[in-house]
Amino acid sequence: MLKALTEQYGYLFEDELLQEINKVGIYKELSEGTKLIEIGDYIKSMPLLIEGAIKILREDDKGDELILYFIEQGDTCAMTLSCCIGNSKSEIRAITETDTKLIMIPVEKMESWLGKYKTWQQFILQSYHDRMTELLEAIDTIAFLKMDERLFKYLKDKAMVNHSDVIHVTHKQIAGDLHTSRVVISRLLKTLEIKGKIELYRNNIKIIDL
DNA sequence: ACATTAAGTGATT
DNA sequence: AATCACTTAATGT
Repeated sequence: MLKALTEQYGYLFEDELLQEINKVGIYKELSEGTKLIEIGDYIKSMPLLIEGAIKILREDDKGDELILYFIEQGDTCAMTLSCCIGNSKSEIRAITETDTKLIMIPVEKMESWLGKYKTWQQFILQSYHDRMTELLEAIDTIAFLKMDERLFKYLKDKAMVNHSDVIHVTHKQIAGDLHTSRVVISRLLKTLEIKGKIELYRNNIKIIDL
């Protein structure tokens, strides 16, 4: 674990901090589709991503989901931070998008490190900032972009976090993530295909033009 | 061969 | 952009 840790965070944190993380952190490997955080959960540890990606979802009162953003390697979950500090329930759901390797840090530690390590503090503030920016982007996307643009952005994001041009999802799943109906997705995908931006297969979509 | 699930399409609101 | 109704195609048993 120390090796993976150094590779991913070595340039950010001093050795002493890396040692501490190595000592108290719990290394985990999660397979795709694992629920990390559920809405209403109290969070007692925060994840440091080593490899893979996590998608962050919001849910409405009817149980319909909506994607907020993805978290990739080198990131942490800002929502976790605000939950920990306020000792409140999670407002979001986190599900692994791909097979993921991460380290869980107990909340107490992460709080005490804030004062102890400058680099840690910077890291936390930076990821808070990054997440805030992404949230604003997400809001723009939902509020101002049309469905076809949202879909295209979704495909790009998805391709990015998977490091692959081929995404395997059904139209139905996309519809769920984007909070629309399957028929709409099918139609929009069709037009994207005609424009030569993607290729459609069953359970697979290939991105041609990013 | 049959049932199930994914995807495509026209029409309507 | 959403919903309905229906068709077609791919996959599993």
